[in-house]
Amino acid sequence: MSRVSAFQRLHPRVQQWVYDQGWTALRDAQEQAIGPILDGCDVIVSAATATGKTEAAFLPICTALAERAYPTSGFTLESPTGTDRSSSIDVLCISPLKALIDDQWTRLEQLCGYIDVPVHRWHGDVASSIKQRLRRNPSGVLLMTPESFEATFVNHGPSIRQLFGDLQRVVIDELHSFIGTARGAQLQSLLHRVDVATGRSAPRIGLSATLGDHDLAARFLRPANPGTVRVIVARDETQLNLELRGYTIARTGRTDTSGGAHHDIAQHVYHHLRGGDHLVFVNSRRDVETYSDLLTRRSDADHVVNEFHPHHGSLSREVRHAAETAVKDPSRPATVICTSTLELGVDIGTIQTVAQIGPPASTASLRQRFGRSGRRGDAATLRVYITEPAIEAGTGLVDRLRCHLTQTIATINLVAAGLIEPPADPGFNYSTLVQQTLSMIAARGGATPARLHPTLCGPGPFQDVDPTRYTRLLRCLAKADLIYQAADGLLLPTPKAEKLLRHPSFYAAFQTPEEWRLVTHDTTLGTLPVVRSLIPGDLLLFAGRRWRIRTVDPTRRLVELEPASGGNPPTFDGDIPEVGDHVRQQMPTIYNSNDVPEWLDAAAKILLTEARETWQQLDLPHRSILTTGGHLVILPWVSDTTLFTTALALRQHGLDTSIDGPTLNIDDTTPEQLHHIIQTVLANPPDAHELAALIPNHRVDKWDWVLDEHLGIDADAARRLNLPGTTHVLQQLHAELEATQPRLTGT
DNA sequence: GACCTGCTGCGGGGTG
Repeated sequence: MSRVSAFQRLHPRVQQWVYDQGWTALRDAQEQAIGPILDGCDVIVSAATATGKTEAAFLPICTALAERAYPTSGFTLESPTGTDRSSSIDVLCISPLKALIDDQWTRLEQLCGYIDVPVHRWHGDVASSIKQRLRRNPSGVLLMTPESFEATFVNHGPSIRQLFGDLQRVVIDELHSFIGTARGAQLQSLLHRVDVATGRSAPRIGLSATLGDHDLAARFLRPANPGTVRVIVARDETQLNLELRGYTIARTGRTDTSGGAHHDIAQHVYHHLRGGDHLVFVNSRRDVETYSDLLTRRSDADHVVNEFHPHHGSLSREVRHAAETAVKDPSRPATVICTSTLELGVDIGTIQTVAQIGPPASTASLRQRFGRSGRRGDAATLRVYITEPAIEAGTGLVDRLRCHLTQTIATINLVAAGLIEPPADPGFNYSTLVQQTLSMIAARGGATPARLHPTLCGPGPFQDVDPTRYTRLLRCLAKADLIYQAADGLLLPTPKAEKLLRHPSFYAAFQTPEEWRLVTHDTTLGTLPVVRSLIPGDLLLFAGRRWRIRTVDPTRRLVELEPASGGNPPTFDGDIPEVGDHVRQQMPTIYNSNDVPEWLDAAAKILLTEARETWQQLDLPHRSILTTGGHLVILPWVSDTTLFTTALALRQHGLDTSIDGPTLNIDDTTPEQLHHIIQTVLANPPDAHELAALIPNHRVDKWDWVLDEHLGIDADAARRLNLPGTTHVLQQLHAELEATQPRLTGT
């Protein structure tokens, strides 16, 4: 479609809005999206941050809505009187964050004002009176979180049909944040339940900046018919100024004196970021506190205003808001030290540069992070700080190979080539199926198994759950005293389930650990998960300041703090971040190459040279199995999931296998023994259930406690293993052992 | 050493 005709398909009132913005042309993605969205297709718009994705969806959507109220042609399928409105929500827009909803509400109210369509926001901070009014008189565009969507089903099941009876479009914002997660499975299930309730399915539009796999995204958006989804990919024209700085950590014995490198990095951040507006991403809340403290002390020592503000998920809304306000305020410079809390597109004004301390978690995360700077056509600026230990006699292989540095270069190379790694196939998620079963029973005031299974396990997140497995799951729910069957066959919630359903925490598909509140002078600074290690008198760094613990009140889960002069960063619980296949596969390429990226500083160049020397010394260009003493080290360059699965497959045959960074370590084994066992495994490939049975704890997600051992293994076989990847690794190792076994030597 | 996200409804009474 040509430039002119795409714009001309917009309704005159929508065109007027475009003129009034002073836009001289539509952006690439906006132009491309108009036709398919107007034609009622399912559409995915993949375009970089700040390229007007929201408008790409809503210019055509508003056109479709305006045509009903103010037809420009004499012929319309809708109400001929023009002013009549359906008593239904017209457009449902699901967004992962309350802050994103608030941002979009402001923008969309303005646009939708031109066509007299109301825009409503609905999340936990919106007054219940407003929600009640909307439920009675539904209309226009509704911006909602998945959790509020869920609450509507649980508490107002019968009204779903009317609320969404004449739904025209569904928009999913930040689509990538839902793919492969429990929350995403919940959202898919709820959308399918709307379709079942209304007997029709509105076209769906997904918006994202960082989609790695368009087929996966299309399957998420329209599971029943992914082939029909139109994918619009805007050119990513972001220019990136890049620097990677290397730091060496001195070790004295087994004591890690990384404080030295921390100080050096903080010093560099202080000198280069003071006076501007910047974001510094770190990989843990603990690091946020450590660096905030170092930078505050540095500012105090120089008697200057502290421009550095902490931001992470355990800080109170007030503390976080103060940091966001500071960096948004154009009249004073501010830098925010944050975790992934500021990774998504919440409006925080213009950011000059982005720093990343430590290896980025993934290609998608890195792309999202540096996209926070360089908006409106300016080049983005990214500075990455990487530490590696000094090499001494006892330094291990992973450190000698400078794996943090190499992994970081690999991640940067992939993003620079426009390659974003898709999330691993999530399999199905029984935990969310338990939640959806309880939700549907609550919404309908009881349901039969014959009704539940086709509704919940149709095309979508639970399509692999056959009637046999689902019956087993229902038995588990009954055994856990959550449901019972009435004489007429209807499944009903027990009093125990009623209690869980009434608690607001039911609406989220994910689990949150129990947390204790940290207060000072009646001000809540934030929360800490299970503070068993905190006792009165202890010193603590929190919210960027230093405290002494005054009292700990276990019954109220309250920790009272008073200012102090020293402090230690707190320990948070956390999941292990997973490194993906693409990043790992890229690493040998970097070791084998002689190219030295110009964006490495002198210290990082030395680290890379050291890594390549080790690589060559160990003959790693030609082999991936090393013998050290009686142990074997294997370097397969695959994802953590595949490493985990391979370790299980070898353990199943009695090999003492552990994972260290990107390597597998096998104790007390010779290459001949390994060769023999790999032959055995390849001749009798393990089945996923056998391997999953070796995992000691199957309880990962929120409702896993309901499942019996059988379903727990079933769930882990689907979500935690990569069997094809493991078979490939074992075949490669087998080939290498066949060819090179005679020259396997010690290192 | 190791992220993040979310969250009732309803009716009755009083006030401007």
